[in-house]
Amino acid sequence: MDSDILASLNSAQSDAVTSQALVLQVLAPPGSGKTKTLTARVAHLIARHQLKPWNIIVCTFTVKAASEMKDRIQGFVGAEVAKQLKLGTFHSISLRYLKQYGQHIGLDKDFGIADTSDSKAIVKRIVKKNDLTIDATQARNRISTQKAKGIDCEQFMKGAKKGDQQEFGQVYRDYEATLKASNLLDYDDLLLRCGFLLRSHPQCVSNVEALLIDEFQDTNNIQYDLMTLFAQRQNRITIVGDPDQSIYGFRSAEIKNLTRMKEQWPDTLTINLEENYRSSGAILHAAQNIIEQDESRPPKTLQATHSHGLRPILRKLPSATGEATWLVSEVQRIQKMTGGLLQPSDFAVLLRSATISRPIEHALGKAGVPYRMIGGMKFYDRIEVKLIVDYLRVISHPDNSEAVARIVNMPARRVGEATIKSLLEEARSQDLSLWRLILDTVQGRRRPTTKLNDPSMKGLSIFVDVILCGHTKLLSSQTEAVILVDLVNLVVKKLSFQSYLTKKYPEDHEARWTNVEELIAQAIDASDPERLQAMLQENALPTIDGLEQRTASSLDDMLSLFLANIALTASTQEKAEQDGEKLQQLTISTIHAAKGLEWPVVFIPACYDGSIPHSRAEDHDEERRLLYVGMTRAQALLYLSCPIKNTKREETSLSTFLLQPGVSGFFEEHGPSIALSSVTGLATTLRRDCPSTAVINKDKRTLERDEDNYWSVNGEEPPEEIAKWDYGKGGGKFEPTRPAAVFSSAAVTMQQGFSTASAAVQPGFTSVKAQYDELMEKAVLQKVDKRAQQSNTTTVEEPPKGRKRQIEGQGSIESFFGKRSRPEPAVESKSKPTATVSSSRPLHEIRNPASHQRPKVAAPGLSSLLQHKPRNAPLYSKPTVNAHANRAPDNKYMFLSSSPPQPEPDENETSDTVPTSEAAHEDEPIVPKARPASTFHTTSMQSVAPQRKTLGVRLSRDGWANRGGRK
DNA sequence: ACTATATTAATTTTT
DNA sequence: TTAATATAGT
Repeated sequence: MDSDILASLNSAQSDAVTSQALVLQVLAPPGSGKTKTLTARVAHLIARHQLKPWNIIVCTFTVKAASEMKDRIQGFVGAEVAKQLKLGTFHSISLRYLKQYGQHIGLDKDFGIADTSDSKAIVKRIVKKNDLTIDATQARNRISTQKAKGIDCEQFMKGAKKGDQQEFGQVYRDYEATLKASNLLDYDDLLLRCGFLLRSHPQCVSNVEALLIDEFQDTNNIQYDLMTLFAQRQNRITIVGDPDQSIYGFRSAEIKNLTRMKEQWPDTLTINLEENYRSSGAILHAAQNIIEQDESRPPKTLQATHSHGLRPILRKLPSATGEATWLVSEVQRIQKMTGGLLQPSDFAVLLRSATISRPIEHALGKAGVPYRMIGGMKFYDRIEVKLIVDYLRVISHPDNSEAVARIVNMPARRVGEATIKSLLEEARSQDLSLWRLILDTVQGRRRPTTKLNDPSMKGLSIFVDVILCGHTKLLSSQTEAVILVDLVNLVVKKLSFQSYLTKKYPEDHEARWTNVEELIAQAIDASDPERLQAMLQENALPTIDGLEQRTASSLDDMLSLFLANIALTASTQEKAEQDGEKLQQLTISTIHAAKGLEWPVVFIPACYDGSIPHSRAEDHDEERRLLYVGMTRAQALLYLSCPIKNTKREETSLSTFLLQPGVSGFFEEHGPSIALSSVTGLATTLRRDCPSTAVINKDKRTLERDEDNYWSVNGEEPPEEIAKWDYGKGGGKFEPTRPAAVFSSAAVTMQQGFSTASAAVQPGFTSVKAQYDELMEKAVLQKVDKRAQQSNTTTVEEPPKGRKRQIEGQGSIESFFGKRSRPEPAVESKSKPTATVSSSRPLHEIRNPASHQRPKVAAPGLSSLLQHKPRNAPLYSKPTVNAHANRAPDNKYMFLSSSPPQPEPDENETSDTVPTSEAAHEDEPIVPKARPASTFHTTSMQSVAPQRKTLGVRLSRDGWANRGGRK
């Protein structure tokens, strides 16, 4: 067994795996098999050193990484053994210790977890109450920073200077008191209290034989302390990490912890892995060049094991929507050109921030490309879900005043903001929980000082009724299997939740209702006895002689567990990855959430200043590392792109990291021509079989363009757009100008966060192209003519003022139309980049003018015409109009039901969706039909796929959203 | 005086 | 897509 493990490793890796060193650091650049090494070492410790899996702790930073790690370890040691490991995020492992041993440090058995919104609400209220000038979110972050340093509020107050610091200290102290009153721990508390527990009761971890930590560069000081505490018995520690991939500075990660570790244990052995097995040479070199801009960074070697491959692309596009459309067209082009070598699941779009995913989701939806979204809005953060969960939280822990305050007037019960605030303050001053105060008031045991009018009073009693009913149910129920679902159903029924949604969200209530159904489905899953057993077993810690352990078997413990899992976004199932593969979905993810993962083709859009580096980021080195992490996710093809106008239609400036001298030499300006040799190259890099020429050629024929030449390389609007506009003006009426020739107008897309089952719609481009070509040509000629008539001087006008970056208009018409057959990048000769600065280089190169078939026009370049057109000229105003047309119904959801608002008969898009069979009626118990696990997404993803009955649908902008019968 | 509703602005990354 | 603010209504 052990030899099996070692067989697949290189010498450095196997040195690391088998090292006898007690404390071991493995420093490993991206793609060097870091996780593999760590998992192999776990397997080795079990197989060779006979460590018991339950005595091994494995820590990761993200939920995603934890489940990834688990999968990998399973591959080595099997599911049974893997299950026994104590594996999870720092937070979830800490939680386990606190749940089971918390009483030893005086922790109430039933503490809840304050999530971000709780914390924010608390701080906001404190700030408001005391009329402070501090920004609430800033204060919250500051509290978190202090906690991560291990400074509690009293300590802080001691050292605080007058003024701002004193004020903040007050908030900090108040915040802590509020948490305590509501019996809540925030994320930082989980780590802090666990540290406190293990310091005072080292017995808790006396069984621990080995500790392994992934992504160690992301540890903060508290986590470092936890490391030493977890391992205190035997000090057998293995960490893997890479300073270049430190991207959690905002969470107080300390890269210094690497050296601190060496100082604490001078015998620490450090092993460097240097060979990259993931990316092509070209990608690696480009990434390397970026990261080396950081001069404070110690130089490192990173050896490519793959051939040079295709150079990464740095592409300019007119706008975010244009960028999205282009991106999708490249996904489709690459897929076709490689004859099925690549599936949608081989593509990833990595974003600096999840908020900019919208145009991309829109474009993908329009083209019928299935996708899933990781990061960003989580399922449990959706208001309709969160509301129910909050009710559960209150039923479970009525003293959680935060949750009570949030739901007491939800749905609206005429208990307004002012009343809640006043009640909260009164509760606080009486040292009561909000719930206690409200309950006593409603039941006539207490006359609150807060004035309450009749409707408010009535509202309060309705609220009390709901909670009491839930609570009774919780206490009286005997069979644990049904209780969770029953509770959810009870809440939903008591609130008339469905009609509430209908009233409050007339536009998309059905989609929201589906989310509620999904929550119910999750409750069912969580109440499944087998699943519950597995979960308890996984969460259990080994019993230790002479140490009292709390058992987690009672009913409301189950509810607590369910809620805690929600708070930590810990998944109840780990099927997501496989499902993603099976369902063939493209991945959209934040770069942060993509860490540790890889894809054959990676797109990083929005590479402009303000996005990467982010405008709010203080540490630009970290932002650079972020870009580096993103780039190094790619195996075979990497696209960076930048809209030259941001969403507000202001000019953007290419990311500073990409403007550095020499950088441009590593990139192409547009997507690669895919010759047959490239396909074989890709196949080798990906270690896949190369598809046959016949297949490739067949696929190719269904493609409208086999080159990335629709969009100009300097980011201007493509000629079609201009042509269309021109014609639109002539006709007096504006015609929507999406490049219909390129993409079919599939109205069936998916709601954000939902995976779709919609089959890809075959685009019908057949004859449209020819028409377009003609149209474009005419338009351009017309333009040029007009221009020439106007004056001869205009072409040398100064460019418009206020531009951050001037874009040279040297392009000629050929470069738009001509098929520029590009030579394969000569691998060796390119390896030495030219030292040109991209911005100073002619942006429009005509690579092969002779090949184009169209009449040459000896006239000023089209791009210069564009450039110098006055602001109020139609040429400029057109995109604005377009953007408006785009906006309105974009984020509306609609549902296909058995009696849907009927689309035009000629709309064929509905055929792909599953119609809703029936709408659930309110008084019936809501029990979604069972569905196979494979259609079901876990909660670790943001996406949850309720495919069994209904499909959430986000309509494309000019679909039948407007005809759907809303107001 | 308080609550509900419409408009407007702003929007990092994760546990 | 929320959060804060202004306004109308109870």
